[in-house]
Amino acid sequence: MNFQQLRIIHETVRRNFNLTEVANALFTSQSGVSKHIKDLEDELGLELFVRKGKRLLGLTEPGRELSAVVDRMLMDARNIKSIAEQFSNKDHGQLTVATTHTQARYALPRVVTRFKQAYPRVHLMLHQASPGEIAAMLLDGRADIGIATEALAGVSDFVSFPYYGWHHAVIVPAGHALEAVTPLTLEAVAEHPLITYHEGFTGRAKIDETFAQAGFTPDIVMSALDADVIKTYVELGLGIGIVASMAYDAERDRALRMLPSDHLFGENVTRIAVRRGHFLRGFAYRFIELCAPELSEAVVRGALRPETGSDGPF
Amino acid sequence: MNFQQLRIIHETVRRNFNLTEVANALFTSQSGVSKHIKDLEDELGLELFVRKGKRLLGLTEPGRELSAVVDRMLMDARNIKSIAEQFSNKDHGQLTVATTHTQARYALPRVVTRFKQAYPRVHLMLHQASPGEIAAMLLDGRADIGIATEALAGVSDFVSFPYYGWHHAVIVPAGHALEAVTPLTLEAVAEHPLITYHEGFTGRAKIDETFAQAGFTPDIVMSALDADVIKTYVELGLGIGIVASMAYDAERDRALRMLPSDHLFGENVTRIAVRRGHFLRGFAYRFIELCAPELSEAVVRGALRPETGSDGPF
DNA sequence: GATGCTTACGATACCCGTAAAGATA
DNA sequence: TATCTTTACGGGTATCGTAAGCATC
Repeated sequence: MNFQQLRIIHETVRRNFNLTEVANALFTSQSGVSKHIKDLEDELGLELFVRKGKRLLGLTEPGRELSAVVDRMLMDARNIKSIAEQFSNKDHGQLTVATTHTQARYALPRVVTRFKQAYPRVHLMLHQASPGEIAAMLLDGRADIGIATEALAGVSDFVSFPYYGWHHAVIVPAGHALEAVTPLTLEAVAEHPLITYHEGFTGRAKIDETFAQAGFTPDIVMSALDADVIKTYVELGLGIGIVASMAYDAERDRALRMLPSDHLFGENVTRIAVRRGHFLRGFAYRFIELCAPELSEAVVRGALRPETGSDGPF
Repeated sequence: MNFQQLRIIHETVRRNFNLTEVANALFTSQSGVSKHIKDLEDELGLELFVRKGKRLLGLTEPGRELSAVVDRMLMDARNIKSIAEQFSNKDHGQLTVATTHTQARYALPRVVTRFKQAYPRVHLMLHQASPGEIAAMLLDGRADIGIATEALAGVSDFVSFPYYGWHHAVIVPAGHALEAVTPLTLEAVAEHPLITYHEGFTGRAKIDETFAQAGFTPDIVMSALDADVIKTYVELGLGIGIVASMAYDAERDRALRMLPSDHLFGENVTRIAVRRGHFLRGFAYRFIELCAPELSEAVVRGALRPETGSDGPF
């Protein structure tokens, strides 16, 4: 058993069992990949992959069990390298933060600025992605920190922390009839064509839920991934918008009005997540602390620990 | 980085940084060991070991961080092999249970008999050891299951479960004056020379505690590792004994009397422990279940899971 | 002087990639 | 037929063990 074999197993699962693709991803030959798999299977004395003739189709049951362990070993191999870097180049390295448009655009600029000042030699990669993609990046180690409102809570491989809470708000073109409705009601909003976020993005679930519970079926004429797009179409008069309130800027968005709406929609909580078992450099803890001062390194490390002292359920 | 290097790092720490010994333990040459360490240090760009001239003395700080990860990787490597065996030879393999004299002699015979019947082809190694040694064996994978009254609870690397509770009892030679004292009191016991367990064995701490709290300082004239030795000397009249009550057998121990003592000493709880992250074969779960029926595979697996669903302290 | 670590060097085994052949869609 | 996997084979590299050289105790 060697690391190349483990990498191959891992990548084979990731790449849908196409060994040619695996070979390319690992910068080696298909023949080598094929042989490595065979060697490992021989060594272990069982088949890891379901085959149909010469094609690989999926994992066998032992393959599935094994794959989980392999993933953890590869994570640890990355961890070893991170630890080494941590000590050889204290303030030098790379930090990958995976986050959504909304956070990258409205919440993080403040944090990134301060982080850059504190760690000028750290290469900060702000990777913009969908919530699902963020989770995937954390899982396979492509990202160190994930920040999003969706998809991060309740995954047992992650530890996540609340970053900040926010509300949706209704935006309308200046002079729109809704401006006169005070206080604003869901019923009034539901009468107009709506433009808001895609499903699975920026609290869209909460919006749908709110209307459903109140018994209204809004006419969502368009959905977008980010508030900038939504605002553009609201300005064009295609409908009224529902966006995260921090996306409205009275200075820039002269043609729009934001209507007080905190009472309409429930609070959303944006979370910061890291993968359990993923080694974090010192400056990664600093980044989290810059987001939310209460999330000190001690707090985060404490939450990452396997379990606090106790002994099972007894 | 390769597995041989990791094994060498691990073994170097275990063997007090004597590379010659490490080489012997791993059945390789000392020169190879030396080179592997150097290669890995070069690859990582830092020193893992504190050196004084040519001698290795200990781990550097990065070495310590790394060592923990290395240990987990080697554990996973063993896990992979266990998983493979699990599937290639379902009812065939080895199970190592590390336990103390008391458990091996009085609690486990019943379990072992039934286990042997159910899994005749599993090689069961019942390894008798001190509580500390049991913990060490679990930690480095030499044992699958540990059973003892001491040293297993409250270690975060373990998950432990209560197996059964028991009390100490006073034993005396037949015809001893104490037989007349009913109910038996600590004060009366403390007036006689005592023979009981060594410190750190079979609830000795609880005995000391009980006397201390009652304000007596018993005269412990002898301590032994197991009840058989204690009983031998009690028979010889060197003193009265305090042993686990299940160690007394009215049939065999004709020359001795056990005095009702449940009210004198608190309850001891013998625990079953397994190491977090150590893969257990199906029959290992069966063994635990034979010990205590409520500890089903589902229960044990549930307790071994990293954490139950939730997301850190928030 | 005994033990222990490092370096040098030659033999071996392992890993990789090319190429050809066989299987699958 | 095009795509994909396996097998065969040769070249290169890394690993291993012997042996010699040097510190440390």
